[in-house]
Amino acid sequence: MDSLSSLNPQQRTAAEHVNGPLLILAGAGSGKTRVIVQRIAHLLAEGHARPEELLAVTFTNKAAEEMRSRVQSLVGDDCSALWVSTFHALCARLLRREAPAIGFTRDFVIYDSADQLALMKQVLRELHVDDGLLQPRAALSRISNAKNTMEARSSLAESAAWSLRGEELVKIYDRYTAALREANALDFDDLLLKTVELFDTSDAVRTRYSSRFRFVMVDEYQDTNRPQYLLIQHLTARHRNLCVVGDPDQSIYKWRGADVRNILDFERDYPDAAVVQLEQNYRSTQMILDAATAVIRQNRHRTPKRLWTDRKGGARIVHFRGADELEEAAFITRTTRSVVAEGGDAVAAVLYRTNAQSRVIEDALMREGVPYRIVGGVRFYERKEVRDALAYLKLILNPLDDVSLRRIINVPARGVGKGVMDQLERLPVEHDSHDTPLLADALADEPPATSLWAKVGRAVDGRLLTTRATAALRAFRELIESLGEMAKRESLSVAISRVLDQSGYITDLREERSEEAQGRLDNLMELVSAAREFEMREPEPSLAGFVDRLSLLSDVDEEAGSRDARIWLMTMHAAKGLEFPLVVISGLEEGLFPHSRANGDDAELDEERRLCYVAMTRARSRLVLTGAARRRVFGEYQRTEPSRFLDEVPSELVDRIESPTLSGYQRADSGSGSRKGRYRSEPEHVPFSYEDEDQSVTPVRIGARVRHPTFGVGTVLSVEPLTDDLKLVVRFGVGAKTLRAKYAKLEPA
DNA sequence: GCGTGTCAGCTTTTT
DNA sequence: GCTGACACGC
Repeated sequence: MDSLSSLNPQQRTAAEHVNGPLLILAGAGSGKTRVIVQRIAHLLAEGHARPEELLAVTFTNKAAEEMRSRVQSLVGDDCSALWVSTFHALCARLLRREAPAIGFTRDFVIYDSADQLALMKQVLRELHVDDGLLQPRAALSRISNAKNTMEARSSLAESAAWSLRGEELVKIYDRYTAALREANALDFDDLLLKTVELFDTSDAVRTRYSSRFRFVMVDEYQDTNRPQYLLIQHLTARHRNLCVVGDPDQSIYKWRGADVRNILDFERDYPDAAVVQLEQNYRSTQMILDAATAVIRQNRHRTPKRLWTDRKGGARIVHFRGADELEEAAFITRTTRSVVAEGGDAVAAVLYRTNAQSRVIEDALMREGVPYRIVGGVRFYERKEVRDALAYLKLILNPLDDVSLRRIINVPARGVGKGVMDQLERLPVEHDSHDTPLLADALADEPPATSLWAKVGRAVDGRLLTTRATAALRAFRELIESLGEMAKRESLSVAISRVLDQSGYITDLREERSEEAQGRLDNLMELVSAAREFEMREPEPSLAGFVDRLSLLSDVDEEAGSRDARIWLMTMHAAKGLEFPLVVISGLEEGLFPHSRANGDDAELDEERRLCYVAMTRARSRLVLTGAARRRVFGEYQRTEPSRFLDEVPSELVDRIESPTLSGYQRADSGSGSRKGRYRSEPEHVPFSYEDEDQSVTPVRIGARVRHPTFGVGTVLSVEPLTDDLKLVVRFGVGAKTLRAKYAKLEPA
């Protein structure tokens, strides 16, 4: 069904392009994925390249998998030799082969953001930087920014807006970098930087890969950063068959170092480039496209483009403003539910600016029994127990990994507490390790003596600590060594089970006999299942490969909720590249969207607006914008003003609905008078009740029978006074629940 | 050394 | 409203 003849002339030109650089400027919904897939298929079918000579780069694993499967279904042949990968996974793969060329061993570990944070905390502690003065997160963000933009390390010294002296920051940077090296670890940013360094330093490597990849394609090119740009330059140096696809209006990752100039200057980089503009939108109605266009038009510094659709007319945009976020959530529930009621396989998306917004919406959907799926922000792999398990695996693979060692040396408790750790750290560094270059150290049989692992060894062999501490450390060393041996013999999933078992982790949780512990056990079982799945899918499953995969899993690669749910929740960032018949964009309030962090910064406001454009153009037929007149932030209610983006949508395209519970002064059209358009009450729905800030809490006694909207009728087991509220434990049919009297919406039963 | 409880700080967006 | 850091008691 899908074939070249199904493409429009521009799409076809792009798909049939073979040699030389190609820039595809693809407006929202213009079918760019189809074009890339068709082009790959075309190159293969016409014999221009074998699968292993093609490289396609995306930003998420999900996008990569989808691309591979679409090529697969088009070509029919086995496409496993195709390189379809994220930037980071590509770099990890290259470095696993070539790491020694830049002074790392092949068994380096990847530090994800949690590892980075742990390492930075350690660094700040070592340098005696008061973390009140410089939060570890802030330091990391500054360093990451420097790496992503490849600014010189010395430029950190000139950070004027910094609460700490610039030279301090340089010191922190240096120590952090050194600590990564000593741990034989690379952080996310390093994966890119070190790969660029690899290509810069090794002619052999550069020749090998730039010869190999005859054709390279990069999706979402407007969101590439400097190291990614350089990496692509290296990879395409030989054949120059680079095809990039993107849309400057959809650049939304500047905060991560993305530089839209990469796409804007493509024709300067490649004067001989063919340029194709995809301007027909196949996705949205005219109504939606008009609204989105009107918003993005407000941005300064942009090249206007003519995006058009033949889906004339369409339903008007709906804007609902509730009294608070609970009303907003209730409205969203009713609206999206209609999609479920229609049957078929249509999906509605609920988009928000910040992950924190999902909670209220989830609650509302759950209360109504509407199944939903949440994309990103799920953090299965950030759960404590999963991270602990991962830390064991990382340590087995690379004993130099201090962050992982620190994490699990006393989990479960085995008598190595703070006291022992302090003494261990204070062990003098062995003599020769000081001036030996890291390369030699890392390649030597013995790990560098600076690592905690080495110190454990030294403390045990030399009996440098108390008998008790020595015994505990010896047991730990033997455990890790034997697990390491075992992991070499056993399959991946068996190895993980054994690690959990022999470390005492499972036993410890089992003995707890709490619901929480059971949940953790379930999560660990899920990790083992993930390993089993990995074994079946990968041609050569290895522990290192599995750990890499987990480290490089992006947020949007993770999902939770019912698999077949037809309501999807995600951030607007996560929605990039997707489309839905119905899209709800929530939280259209000043300070939330556009986010307050962008306030007063025109460039950042432009980026928020592009994000709004991305979100709006996800909609095929219906677009609903929602907000609330007040919203709880950190538990406190705050009044909000409607988002400026609402003003930017022509009022004749919008049906406005206001909650009947909004009081006069909260109404948007009574104040400045700037907001036009008629408001009407939402038809066919009952006004909501919600509690006021100053509402007193109804007294509840132990033994009272109460009714809860979700859990039904129950008995109050305990009452505990809090400031302004009561904490209740109530036994329902489904079990005991802890509730706050103020929010639980209990009625006497 | 370990487990529990309290309090503060926190939230953009993500590879 | 949740998480992590620290303080306290055993």
